[in-house]
Amino acid sequence: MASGMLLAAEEVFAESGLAKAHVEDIARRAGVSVGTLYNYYKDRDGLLAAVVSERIGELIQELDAAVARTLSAPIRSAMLELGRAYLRFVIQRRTFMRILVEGELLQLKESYPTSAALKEQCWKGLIDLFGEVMGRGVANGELPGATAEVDVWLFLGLLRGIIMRDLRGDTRCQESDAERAVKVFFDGALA
Amino acid sequence: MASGMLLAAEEVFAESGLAKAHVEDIARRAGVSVGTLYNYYKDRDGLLAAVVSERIGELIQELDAAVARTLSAPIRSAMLELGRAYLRFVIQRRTFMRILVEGELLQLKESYPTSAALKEQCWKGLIDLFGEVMGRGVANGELPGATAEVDVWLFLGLLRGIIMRDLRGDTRCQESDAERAVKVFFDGALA
Amino acid sequence: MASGMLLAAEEVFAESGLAKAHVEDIARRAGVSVGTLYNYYKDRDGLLAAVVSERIGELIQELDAAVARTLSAPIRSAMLELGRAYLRFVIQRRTFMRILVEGELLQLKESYPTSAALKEQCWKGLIDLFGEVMGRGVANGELPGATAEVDVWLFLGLLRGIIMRDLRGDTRCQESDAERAVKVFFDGALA
Amino acid sequence: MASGMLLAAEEVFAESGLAKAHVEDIARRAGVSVGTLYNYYKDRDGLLAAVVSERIGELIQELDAAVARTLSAPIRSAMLELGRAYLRFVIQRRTFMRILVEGELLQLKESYPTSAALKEQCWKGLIDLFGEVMGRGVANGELPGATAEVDVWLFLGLLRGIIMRDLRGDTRCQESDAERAVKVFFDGALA
DNA sequence: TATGAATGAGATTTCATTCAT
DNA sequence: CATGAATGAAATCTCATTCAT
Repeated sequence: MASGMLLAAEEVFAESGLAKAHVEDIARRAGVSVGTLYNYYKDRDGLLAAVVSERIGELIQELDAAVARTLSAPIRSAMLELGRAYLRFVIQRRTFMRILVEGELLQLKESYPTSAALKEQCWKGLIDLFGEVMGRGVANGELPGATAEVDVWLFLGLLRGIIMRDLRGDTRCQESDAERAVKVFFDGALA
Repeated sequence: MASGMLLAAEEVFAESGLAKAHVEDIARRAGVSVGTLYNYYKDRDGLLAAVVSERIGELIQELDAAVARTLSAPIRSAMLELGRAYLRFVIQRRTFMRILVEGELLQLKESYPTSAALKEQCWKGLIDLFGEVMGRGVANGELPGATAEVDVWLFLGLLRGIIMRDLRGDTRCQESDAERAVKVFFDGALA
Repeated sequence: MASGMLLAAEEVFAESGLAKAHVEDIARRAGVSVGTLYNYYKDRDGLLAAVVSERIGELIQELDAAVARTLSAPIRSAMLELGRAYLRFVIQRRTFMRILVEGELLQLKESYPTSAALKEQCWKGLIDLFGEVMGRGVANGELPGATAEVDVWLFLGLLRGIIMRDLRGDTRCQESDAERAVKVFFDGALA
Repeated sequence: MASGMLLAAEEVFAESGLAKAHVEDIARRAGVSVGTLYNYYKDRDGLLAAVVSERIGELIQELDAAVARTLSAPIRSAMLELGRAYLRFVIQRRTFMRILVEGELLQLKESYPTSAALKEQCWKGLIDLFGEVMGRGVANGELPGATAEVDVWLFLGLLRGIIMRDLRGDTRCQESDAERAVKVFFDGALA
């Protein structure tokens, strides 16, 4: 049924790339006909949007929970918790991450307006969410204010390094890899 | 002539996205006919490969020069020099960076085998080059050996954070931004 | 039941046009499932044929009755009666008339062979029926023989003018409009 | 080239019916590939619109010329001239007339908005044009004012009768058939 | 008997590539 | 060499029809 189609779509979009994923391949993978696919989703974009929306919802939920758990914790623990939640999601949803990362800069707007908007939202959401948490650290004096804006990108960059190491096939990441990222961010690589 | 076509191709590939860039648009931008384009390049992939090859060559050259300049320098200066060279290239070739980043994980192999291979090579080349330099630091005792492999990805991740901040439109990066990345990497964000 | 489906079909065929009327729309309008529709009618054509057949039957019945009523009347009264009966039907079955008029020349034969044949029959039937009645007038010397064949088309054309005025939305026709058509046909517009 | 495609399109649209005419058939008839068709016309509707627009232009031109020639003529000659011009066009463009007549009431708006609008315009144009000419007759006292509005439809109906006789395959119409229509309209069929 | 999800043939449209001029 | 009209394979999407429940 519907979830089988979503799963198939996620896999085919991830494996073939957003632009080269064919509706017919998705149908075949899901074990249904194209017609059935179109009974559930308006069009190709609707299918991609459903995949992205579903998974982004999961990610946001995980991150929000992490934020909620650490509202009164020191900034370092909060960021570690955030990083762990992020990596946990990556490990669980490696296939989806390929979709998310691929289109990071991809000009999808014309072809797949709905799903492009969703992804746009997602990346912006990540920056905002990490920004807010780290902003609390700045307010507390736990983090330097002068470099606050770029530091958000740097911390996300560290996590991104771990994620790319995973997705490029070299080494699978683990939740505990977040610890190294946090350690480097706060203490530097030498400590 | 040929270089005008390459420039046009670079722009169109970057603006429209790899999958949506049409040969005719490239021809129009270059001020030639599609036929002429095909006289110089075997096919669409050959054109993309030429673009990528050209720019990757420049990048490698810059990075190699940076490596050569810092062969006997302390690891921190060497990595700063490498980071500055990388960001210098990004600033100069922002358009190309969009191409490089977009397809990072994109499964292009079937559609554009040649250029995909080139890009594969490029990212692998970056990791290897940074890995070698940082490996010297490990050998010297300037960098910890236990985390050496992941630290390469982390340092590239920091630079990547700065690059994404640029490409996503928020803030243009500067060569000096490499300093913050290096500082965070060695001393942590608080220092 | 069956008649509800026919009514729904008539409306949808008329509103959406023969080619754009979807079986599912008809089912929805009838308040049944497509499956049920197919239990009663062989296929889409069978449904259209049933509609056309039903209504054509009514029309022929009305016209035959008018002919029967005026077998011994003067030709002018007979034609008036025929015209009134025709317009009466149009007024009552405006929806169906759209179907009939639309496909007047439409090459339906391949897609909807049965219903196309029925409609073919209907138009031919009209011409024949009017032709017979007017033929009696010719035989009586009440109508000129020299132009008899074209005059049938002309008289039907006059009625058709009134019908088109109705269907194109300008002015609803009335049964009494047949009088003007008959008057023009026999006396001319100036009299 | 372009005109061959238009001709092919006109024929296929007329023969197969607006809804059943396939782009591929048009291409085959024109002796080109579908791609070529799409190089010249935006889409299926654009092709139909081009056909309709071209021919409607011719018809309007002919009728306008007839109007211009008879501005100061008695109304009867003016209407005869108009009728002759109309039938002349029908004889010359029988294929196109099938297209025009077919969609007279067909709900094309959703599928082929452009060409449907053009045809709408055409039929309205005919009514308006005949209405204006006959309005002059009313103003002159040459035609009765009381029935003026319906009389336009009746006169067009007479011509339409002749046209239908032609298109339905019974008898080819001739320009001189307009004389009988005018005679019936002014003097009645008996005179 | 009624249902409506599943089907898949078939239609429209796109665009990389070719080749006669 | 440059041109760009022509090509047609391939992709998306529609909808009449079937059939297991």
